[in-house]
Amino acid sequence: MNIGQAAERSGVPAKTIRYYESIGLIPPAGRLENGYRDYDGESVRTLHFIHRSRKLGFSLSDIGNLLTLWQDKNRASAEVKRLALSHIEQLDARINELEAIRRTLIDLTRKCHGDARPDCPILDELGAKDPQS
Amino acid sequence: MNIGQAAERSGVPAKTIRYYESIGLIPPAGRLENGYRDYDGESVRTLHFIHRSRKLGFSLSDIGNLLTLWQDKNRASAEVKRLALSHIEQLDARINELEAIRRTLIDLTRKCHGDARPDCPILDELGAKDPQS
DNA sequence: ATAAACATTCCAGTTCGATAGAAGGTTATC
DNA sequence: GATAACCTTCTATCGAACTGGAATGTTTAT
Repeated sequence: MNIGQAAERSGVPAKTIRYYESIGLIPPAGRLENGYRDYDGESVRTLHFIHRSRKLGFSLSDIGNLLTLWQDKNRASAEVKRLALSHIEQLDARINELEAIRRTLIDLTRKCHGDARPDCPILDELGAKDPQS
Repeated sequence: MNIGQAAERSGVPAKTIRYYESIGLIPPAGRLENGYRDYDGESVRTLHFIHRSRKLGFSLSDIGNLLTLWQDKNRASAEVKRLALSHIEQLDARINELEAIRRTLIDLTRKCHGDARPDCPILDELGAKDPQS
């Protein structure tokens, strides 16, 4: 199967597949006589694995590790779980950050009457010398 | 006051202050006889405003708008509130995305026994042809 | 006097993950 | 036989917001 079909079946665009090959995330594809890359079910599964992992926010570097584990029949599932848990920790940290920001903004907007008058607690606090938070 | 002091007082690194000037976010600073940039309390307040706004996740482009409003004594506070609310909406969207990812990962890790054995539902689902979610 | 700690400009590089486009060869369809 | 839709490689660019470093000038402290 050529790269276009592999792209369609895996959800990873052809350009991106070539890119993944170029950075060594996936091994170089075999070639047909015409020089076209050739893919099989296994490689599509790998691409699909990458696609799913990207959607879950794993970095390409994380995914490199996951792929190694995926292909290692002697892996310890503990290692995979460790990676996933560490990813969850990072997610939690990021979510907490965003929520703190959100709370501050909600607080500010609640204080702002939001009409034609110029006075605005949002700007006041952004510009304050020693603002809360 | 020179750029180093302005940096210290505002929380914005000197390099970044020059960068902000170069992209037109702030007006060109006045110069002393030796060619050094010269800052006063007002410019430090502006830098501080930018610093605070960045911490709240506003983009430099958002901040350009906020600065204009900040300096416009005839602004309508409604406009500021609108910007802030729209930012909150984006935050909410991002938080929801991250939480959905988090839920999926939590779910997966719960299923993984995480020991020395190789079988691992996390990898299984990442690699599945038609995975849940 | 000399060294450190500032300041200046300008250009290049970083991060991350692609994506665009040019120039060309191949295959499938009308 | 044309032409569209593929494929190839290569280089460059994006976006966002900086950051680093070189080469050079100035101020401060000892």
